[in-house]
Amino acid sequence: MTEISYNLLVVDDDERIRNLLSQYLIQEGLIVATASGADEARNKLQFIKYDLIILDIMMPGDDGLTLTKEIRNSSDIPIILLTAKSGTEAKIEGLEFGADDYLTKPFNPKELLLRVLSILKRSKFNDNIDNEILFGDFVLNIEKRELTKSNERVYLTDREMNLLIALAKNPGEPLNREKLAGIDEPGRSVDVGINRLRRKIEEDPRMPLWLQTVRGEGYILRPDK
Amino acid sequence: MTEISYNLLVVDDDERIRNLLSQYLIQEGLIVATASGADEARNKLQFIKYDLIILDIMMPGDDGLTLTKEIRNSSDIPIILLTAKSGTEAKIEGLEFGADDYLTKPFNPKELLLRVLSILKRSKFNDNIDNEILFGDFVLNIEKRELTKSNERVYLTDREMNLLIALAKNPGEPLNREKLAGIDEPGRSVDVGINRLRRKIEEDPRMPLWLQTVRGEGYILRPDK
DNA sequence: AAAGAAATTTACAATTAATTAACAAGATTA
DNA sequence: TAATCTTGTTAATTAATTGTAAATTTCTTT
Repeated sequence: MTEISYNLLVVDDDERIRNLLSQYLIQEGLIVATASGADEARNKLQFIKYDLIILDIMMPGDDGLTLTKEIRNSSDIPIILLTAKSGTEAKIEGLEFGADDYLTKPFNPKELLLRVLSILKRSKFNDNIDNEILFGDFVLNIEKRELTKSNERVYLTDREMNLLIALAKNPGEPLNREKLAGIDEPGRSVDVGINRLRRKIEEDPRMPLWLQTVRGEGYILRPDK
Repeated sequence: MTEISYNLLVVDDDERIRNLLSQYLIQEGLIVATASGADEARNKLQFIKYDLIILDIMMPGDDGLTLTKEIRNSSDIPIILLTAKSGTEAKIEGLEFGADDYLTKPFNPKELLLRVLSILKRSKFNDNIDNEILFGDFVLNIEKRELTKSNERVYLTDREMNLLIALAKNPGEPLNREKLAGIDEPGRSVDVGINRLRRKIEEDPRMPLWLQTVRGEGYILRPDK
């Protein structure tokens, strides 16, 4: 089963830009459809649900903002706006209308790609509403209380799972021992629990990559990097 | 799904949708033929045996439902219907006519792909075997309630067979004692049953390879590995 | 570098859960 | 009917989990 590809719609009245973008994005493995204006875009949107829309603000006919607003009324497909020349108010307006990001022309296609990928990744998270947190090769499904590493299930005891879930619910936030234990105990039981958990998820528990110590505070899960 | 490629037929009067779908599905490694209407579809069906048909309900001429019914009369090729805008009765009608799934426009091609793959996988299973589950040298035929090891029959008592079948119907999923016993009993009868079953199927019942314990949960059958 | 604070780790004990042997009550079969 | 088989119960045994205490290590501050 091949990796599932994303479906993009590029809306721009300038044919050269349409071609350039779609060529570039397709080369990166994305599936790209194009529309030369708001009407054509609406038409396509009727039939296909895209994963992301790249939209030029300045277009003859209905402009990009109108379309953004319109799309936002009925869905939360991520939208990236292309704005001509800086113009701060335009950007801000765009984001107010519900766009997810913007880019000013002229822009570097590589930068566009980066933003596209970043947004897609984020929305993929939000898609999986059954609450999954990823770190490294690990996937923690909070709903099912299930941790897998490269699709193999990693067995955690109840205590270990509770600790990991507490941390995963506040990724990147340090949690103190009280919050981790549920109650404020004097003992070191949380530390011992963390220790046992680290042995199961860290390559080198001495240099933890994911489950780090915040001295004087508690512990933190770093899903990124 | 690289080994065998599947053969799909997309039937839709709208050329853009045909192209979009086939583009997407082809990229995912499937073989796609298209037809613009019922007549063309019938024609192609005469000569080629497809693994799955994607069919737009709303078409000029004979509509999708008519064609669905017609196809169902002579075969059980899986059919996915595309329905314009929700319309619950249409969906239900479609499924009544023998379709396997439906999708409302606008739809996400990714979602379509997922359903396609899921149906193909299912139908492949059903084709191949009438409900057999393999683990190690064992073959469990659920239909016939028969377990064999390297083609030699292994005798199981009723209870043991019930336990094994319950587990085998949810391979890789832990089942709790209630689900295994049928009722929620206080006793240890399930554990004893598992114990006796293990003696018949495990090399070393102390280190079970297939029928493992999930502490605090129940038991799990791991057909893989 | 030394002292003090904080975190890690080990060993052990208490607790909880699963395994298994022995037995007995029903079913089934010869 | 007696012998055998199946199945659940009980209780002893074994195993896994979790917290505590203490020893050890790491980090921070002076």
